[in-house]
Amino acid sequence: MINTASSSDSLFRQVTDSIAISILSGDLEAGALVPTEPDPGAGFSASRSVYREALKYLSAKGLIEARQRSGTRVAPRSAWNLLDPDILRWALAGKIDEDFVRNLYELRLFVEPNAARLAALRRTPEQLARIGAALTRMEQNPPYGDAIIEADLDYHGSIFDAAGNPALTCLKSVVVSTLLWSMRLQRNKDPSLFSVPLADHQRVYRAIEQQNGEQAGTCMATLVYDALHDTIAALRHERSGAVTGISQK
Amino acid sequence: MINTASSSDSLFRQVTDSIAISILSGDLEAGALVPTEPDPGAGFSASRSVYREALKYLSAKGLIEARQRSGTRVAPRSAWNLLDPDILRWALAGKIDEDFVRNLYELRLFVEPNAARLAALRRTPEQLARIGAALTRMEQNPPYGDAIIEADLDYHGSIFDAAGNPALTCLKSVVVSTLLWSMRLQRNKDPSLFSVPLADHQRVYRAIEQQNGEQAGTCMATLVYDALHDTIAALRHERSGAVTGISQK
DNA sequence: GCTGCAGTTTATAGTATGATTTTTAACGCG
DNA sequence: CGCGTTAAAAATCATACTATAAACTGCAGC
Repeated sequence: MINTASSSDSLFRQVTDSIAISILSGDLEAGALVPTEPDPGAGFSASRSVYREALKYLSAKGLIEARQRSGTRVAPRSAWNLLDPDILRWALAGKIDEDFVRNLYELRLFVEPNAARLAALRRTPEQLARIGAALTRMEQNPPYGDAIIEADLDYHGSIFDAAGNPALTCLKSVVVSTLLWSMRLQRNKDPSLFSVPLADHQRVYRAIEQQNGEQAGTCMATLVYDALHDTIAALRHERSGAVTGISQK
Repeated sequence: MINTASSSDSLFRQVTDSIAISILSGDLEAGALVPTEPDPGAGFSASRSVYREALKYLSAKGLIEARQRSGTRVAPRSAWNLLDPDILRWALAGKIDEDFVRNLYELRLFVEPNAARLAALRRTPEQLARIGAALTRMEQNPPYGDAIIEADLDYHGSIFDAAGNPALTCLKSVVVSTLLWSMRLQRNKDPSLFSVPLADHQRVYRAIEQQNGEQAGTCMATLVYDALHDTIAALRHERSGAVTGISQK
């Protein structure tokens, strides 16, 4: 398994990540007891303080529940806050669950077109400029590279911001996780294929520029739809045994 | 201010709630330093253990950020996970922010019609029965009472579940918070006025029963829209000085 | 003998306290 | 201006003690 917890991280982070990934990956099933004290055979050794703080952190995410006398147990999946940035990071660190990815894209499909629509109606010139700048960086950098990822995140994030609804903006994390993961899968793809998603992004931008809400919504729906299909295709391609830049251990 | 932290709660919970509400209410502004050790003048006295665990819990919600040497500070609003159940509880415990409530309803308007649509298409007979049972309880209990709130929550929650998308279901907390709060405002309303929202709920149920996705979506949009208007009206009514069952201190 | 309630035990989370280490912003020196 | 020093604050460690509630025990009653 990929160990997200590098030794350069704080001990707290190592412990938190380690337990969280065990839960998210299914190694620790719902209802399973989480040891009272740091387990010597768990790949880390920490004092009770950091261990307890890690458990509090995880309980804040809904992953575990502590009850006196009974012990601390892994909470049922329904209690997990799947939209939390950390949870998404942990979920995507482990083995890939195609259904979950579909669920995330389905949610994006409900939310992002509306965000784009509102952005078209409510944007300030400055907000439009930020979206445009991100788009430019997407156009001028090598496809499927790190700079593109950053620009793409900035693009979608700016649209959320322009929509002017802070509660909506919290769903940015869903976009971040699907995007990071999708790009990781497509790293070695034929660069010329990037023209399709790029055109999608350009269309949305133009609609927001022209303050055409309905158009922005429709184009964003297409964008997300295309992204889902590309991601699923890349996932199946990888599963068929193709070589990627990522160890599949 | 309303003190949510009852003395019957654990010390950890009292401390956590107290600091969180200070942040959510704006008493502690973004960037403000959070004391290193439990502040004797903060309404509670706890050991460093519980205090530190409380801070970890809050940092998991994105409310605060700790950096060595610089201190622990209130994070910018953009980092707060506004969709987290705890955060919503804390937010609604304090003074009411009409804009924020609008934002939450706007999000519901994007999400719940789609949830209803999927529920209509994907529901099992058992899931339909749960929605129906909740609706029945809404019909047979006194309007704007506690039993109705519970039934209403169950109704919306069951629809989320029937939609079959766990990531979507995490937004249940948004429905819970808006609903709790809306009902609190309307507690003393004329019972006959409840017929309108009730009819909305019945229409959505019928569409889900008939597996008519588009119809379910449309009706749910109407339901949320009506709920928003009722809530805003009740809010303005209360602000105009009308008596409610709740102390406005 | 079985049942059910009351009191006791005990495992586990929760709370308290003091000390030490690590990080890093800020300061001062050459 | 760069480089080493200092110190403030978080992070970590270690060890107590307390509170809670589930499980057990035993006696009274049927």
